[in-house]
Amino acid sequence: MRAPTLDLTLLRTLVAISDTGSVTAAAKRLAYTQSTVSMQLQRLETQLGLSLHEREGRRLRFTPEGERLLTHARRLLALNDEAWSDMQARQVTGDLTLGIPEDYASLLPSVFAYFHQLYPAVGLTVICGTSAHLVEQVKAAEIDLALVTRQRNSPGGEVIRREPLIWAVGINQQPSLSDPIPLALYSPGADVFREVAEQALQAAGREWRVAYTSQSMAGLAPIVMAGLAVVVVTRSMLTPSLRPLDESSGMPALPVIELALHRAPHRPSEPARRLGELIREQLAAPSEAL
Amino acid sequence: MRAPTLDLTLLRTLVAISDTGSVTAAAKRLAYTQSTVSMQLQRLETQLGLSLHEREGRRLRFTPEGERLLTHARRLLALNDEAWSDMQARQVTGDLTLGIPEDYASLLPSVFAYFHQLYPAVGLTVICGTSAHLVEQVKAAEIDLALVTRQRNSPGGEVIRREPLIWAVGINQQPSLSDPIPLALYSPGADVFREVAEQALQAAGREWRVAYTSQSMAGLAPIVMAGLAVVVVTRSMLTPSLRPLDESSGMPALPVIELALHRAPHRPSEPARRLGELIREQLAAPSEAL
DNA sequence: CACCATTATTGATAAAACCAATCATAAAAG
DNA sequence: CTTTTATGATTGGTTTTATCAATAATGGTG
Repeated sequence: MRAPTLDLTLLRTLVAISDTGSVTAAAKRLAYTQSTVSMQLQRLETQLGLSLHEREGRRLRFTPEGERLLTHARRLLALNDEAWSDMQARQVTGDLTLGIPEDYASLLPSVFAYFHQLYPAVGLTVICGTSAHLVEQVKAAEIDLALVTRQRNSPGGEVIRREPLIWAVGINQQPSLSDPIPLALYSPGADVFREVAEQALQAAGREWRVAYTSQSMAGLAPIVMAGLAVVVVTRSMLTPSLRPLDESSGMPALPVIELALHRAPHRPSEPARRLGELIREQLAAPSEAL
Repeated sequence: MRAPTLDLTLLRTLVAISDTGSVTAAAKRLAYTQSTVSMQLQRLETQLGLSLHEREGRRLRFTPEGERLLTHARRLLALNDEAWSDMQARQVTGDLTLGIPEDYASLLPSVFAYFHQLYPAVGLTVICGTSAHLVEQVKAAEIDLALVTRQRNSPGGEVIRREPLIWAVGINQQPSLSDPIPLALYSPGADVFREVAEQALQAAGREWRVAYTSQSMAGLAPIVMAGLAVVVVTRSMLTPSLRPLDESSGMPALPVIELALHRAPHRPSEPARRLGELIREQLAAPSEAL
């Protein structure tokens, strides 16, 4: 009358036996007694009405039915674990503030959408600011997380990704590349891009002038598109209207910079932990594409 | 320490509550007491640590979390049921003989393959014969099942599918269609096709001659392909080298025939039951394509 | 307000899952 | 060949748990 239902606990034991190859080892892994695991296996066989295992000597072998059930079991457990962690995720509540440099906002929307899907009960606030300022805020625990750009091997935080910087100009534009080179730069101290650009030019013995400054890429764009200046961007910030300059342009090579995640000291709240993990997972991949 | 595991029994109850809309009705469906179902729901909420339902007045409503869990539950239960019935199917053993008309052998291979995948422990024997002979054998319990062709509304057996008969000739051939019409037919009494064809021609007042006879389509094929005769086939037996004749050819319309499954009397063995079900499921669909 | 239907709660009972200890067996070591 | 040693099965006893029956609570209805 009542629909036949498998016991996922028993299936988990079955998988453990298969993984470890022995009842005793499975018991150890699952924190059961050996006798319990032995009986669980028997229970499973009784419930299904067929034998799942045989012994040849001391070695355990699964019957074809056992092997078959194992594949069902793994599928079911995977689904179970997914369901469970999804339900747990919906219990994560709280508020959370993340700081990012304005120019990286374009990278994050998909991460935010995913985060909200997983943790709908978390109120996420995003603030934009300069990397230097964000680091101060996260150190002062004014915000929970800060994703910042910085020079290689800077201390603190967790490196999420390394990205090469490149020179770029407006598409179809050919600005003057003779000294002094006209640059479109962030405001002084605003971010690492300006620092890096000036150091590279100085090291190459080149002259430059700041044709335009702004707090963000959006502000710099008009000048660059008009062909009046050269700008520094990461590869991921390239748009169809920007043309990268390679070595043949005569511009000095730019170093690789880091994208790093800083966490507020002594306060990894659960939402912050989760978002940090998600950012690492979601943004880490492209680093290998270098 | 131990991995969190959902109880599929509780999930099944949850789904029943959702389906029926009430605890009491769910209890009735599952053959539990009302109090049991009520406590099962509570247990689920306790285990997950969140509330799945609310009441507005007497009406029950699921929380967003409850709805979410419901979709997980349905997926898990579907997988569970599939796994369970797969495991049960492997316990079905025995031997089984099915009789089919030779010309239908081409329809069945995929069914046999599927059957063997589902019931690997069943030894299946297939014999070919004329419909009339097969019906006798199944009545005498010499074989377990017989799939036969017959005229419409014949008694006995279960109708699996109805199919129109059509006249066909070799592709690119144009045999003489004036009286007497040259026919390629099964041997007398072999199957319903000959009966039906002769009745149709007689009713139309036409003359014919039997240009060739054989026990099977395979034997008739050479004559038909050579353009020396017209043959009777079902739509599903048409091959690329056969051209169907429509009404404009002047040939009389042919009736619809039935494909019917006969079971041995008083002996539906488990394997026979299963194969019968499978044949019905697998062969029924095309009947709507008429 | 009384009545009906539905749900939650309580107490008791039967079943089960588990553990600790013991027994059985087979490979390995002496 | 006997003795360990490791592993799995079995047994007895205890605790937990799932279930039911009965009852109380709740909300809607005539």
